Amino acid sequence: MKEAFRETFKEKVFDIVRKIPKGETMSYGEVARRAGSPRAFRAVGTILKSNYDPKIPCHRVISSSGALGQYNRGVEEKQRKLRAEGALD
DNA sequence: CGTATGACGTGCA
DNA sequence: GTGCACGCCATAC
Repeated sequence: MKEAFRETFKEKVFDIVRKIPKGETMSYGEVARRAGSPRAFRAVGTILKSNYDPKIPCHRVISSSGALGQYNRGVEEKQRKLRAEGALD
């Protein structure tokens, strides 16, 4: 309760991304918005790239334009996983 | 504390 | 429809 709410943007982003339902994709702007700063989509990318936790399906985070964006493991791997989940169909 | 960087977003030509 | 430039926030050094 106390330590909560003090979660840095980073912690929130990880939590949000981790909550992304399988087969669904969320844009950086949406994640940043839920994190508390709808203009921090930049920081979201900076944070996600700093995160290498496999528990965080950061590959489900794409650009609002519909582009997959980048990925610390490779865009190809990202697209591959999304397609496997049916997010790309 | 200040500077530099980055997995973006939007607008305009 | 495509390409370029600017702006934005947070993190790391």
